[in-house]
Amino acid sequence: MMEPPQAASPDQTSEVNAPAAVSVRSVETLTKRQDFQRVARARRAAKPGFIVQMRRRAPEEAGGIRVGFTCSKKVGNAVARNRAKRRLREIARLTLPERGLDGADYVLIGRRETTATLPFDQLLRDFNAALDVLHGEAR
RNA sequence: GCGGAAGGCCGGAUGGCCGCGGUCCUGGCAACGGGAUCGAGGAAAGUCCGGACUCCCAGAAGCAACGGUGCCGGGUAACGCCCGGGCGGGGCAACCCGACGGAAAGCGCCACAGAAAAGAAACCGCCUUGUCACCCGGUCGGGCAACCGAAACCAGUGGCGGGUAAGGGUGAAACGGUGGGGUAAGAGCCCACCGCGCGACUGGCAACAGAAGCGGCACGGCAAGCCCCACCGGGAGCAAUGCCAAAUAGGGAUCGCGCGCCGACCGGCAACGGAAGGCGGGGCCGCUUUUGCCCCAGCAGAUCCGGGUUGGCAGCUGUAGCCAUACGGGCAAUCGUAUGGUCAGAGGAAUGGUCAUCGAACCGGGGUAACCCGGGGAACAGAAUCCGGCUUACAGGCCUUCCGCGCAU
RNA sequence: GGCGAGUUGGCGGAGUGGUUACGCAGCGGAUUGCAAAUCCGUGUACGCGAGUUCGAUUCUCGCACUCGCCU
Repeated sequence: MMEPPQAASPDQTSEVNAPAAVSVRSVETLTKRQDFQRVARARRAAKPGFIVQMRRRAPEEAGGIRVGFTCSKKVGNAVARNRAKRRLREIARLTLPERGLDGADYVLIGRRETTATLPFDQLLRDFNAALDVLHGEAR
């Protein structure tokens, strides 16, 4: 309930600071178990090739876009897991610097079979669609 | 040509664009850039062995315990690995496979079935050299005969005693096999051949092989049951370990632990006090010996609990190296020498994405065939301290050598 | 990454070189007016593959899976 009213002003301030922020625009990687668990409690959007979770950090936390990747043993052996994570990293690299929200954590979860085999175009389209949904809910 | 055996190698290729990790150089006050170069495997896997390395347990020797290995010789830093040899087994062969010391040191086990499961014994059976009884026969005695009687002999039946292990359903396994002689019946009791055991001597470093001769046969299986013999082995693991910073605490509990004896000398009138040192005692590896250290009254130490941290640096990749080439020793594993090269080092973890061309398997169609057209799109699998092995997974392809069969010459 | 332990019916859980206990659950029956409880009966198992042995759930080796510990 506190989000909507205050969400407008931080957005504006971030656009005021835009020159600096946009030039940074780098995406940090999540590593801590704690971060993953916080994001896991937030919104999610499931697609055939992956699941996306997103969480907006509290204002007192640091800014910037952060993203994490995870593939459990269900995805397959080490080769399959690494391949799935690489493709997830690639779609995040191509998409998030432009579309990611400042101050948000994203987590992409690989899925068995599909993450490694679906056409790359479809993964990109699905990721954009998932971001539409998540951002829409967030505002 | 078909079918096999052994060894080795490869295991998608090239290019464009956009990215990732390390190192080096470089621009910039900084933020942030630019360039060069390197960047997964034969198994990187399982973690099954062996080491390097680090820390812990006082050092050494012996013994015990525990664990491992197990034909012999060699290779190696080492190995449970590799090479060569021996023996046994499989295959026509090339060749392959084998936890392959000891069961006449000991203990234990061998269910069910079976007479019996390990000192051999004797349930059925077979036999009757002993003895007793019976007797329809022969025989003997009597009688003309029917028949009566007898038990010395022959044959038979039964009991007792004895002999025997040829045969016996069983079982995974049954105490040499076959033939002949022999005997009351039988038996290595005797003989021939085969098997088995011991074995002078010969060859070999050895495992082992050959073998004169001897033994009448004694010795079942299981040691991946205990065990014996020989050899080897401390424990833990890079999340080991060391350093720095920050933060919190600056505490609690327990243990060593037995309040030894003598004592030159010093102080004191004395009681007594102090005291170097000596003896003794206690503690520190499971035990013993030996060496060493510590303690015997003061403070420090050790262990555990409680509390705090989840940051950084080192270890971290360059060597028992590895790779390539050449030469030499060796049957070989492998060793030596020379020259050249050096080959991922991350730290939640880098090799990717995409496009184009080419492309193996496989599928469909055509063709006698070589092959052509279309589709299709690459096995198992990803370094985490590092090496040497083993084991397991793996689409498909290539090379070398060899064996058998068929055809031709 | 390293180290260790374990796989026995649907579940829990003993055990041993010779046809695998026991409890709960399930099914059938008895009892009851109906149930519960109780009693009787009953089915179902040694993770997979090799080896040793006459014979393996047990002993040995390999593989698979599950669980735990260490920063």
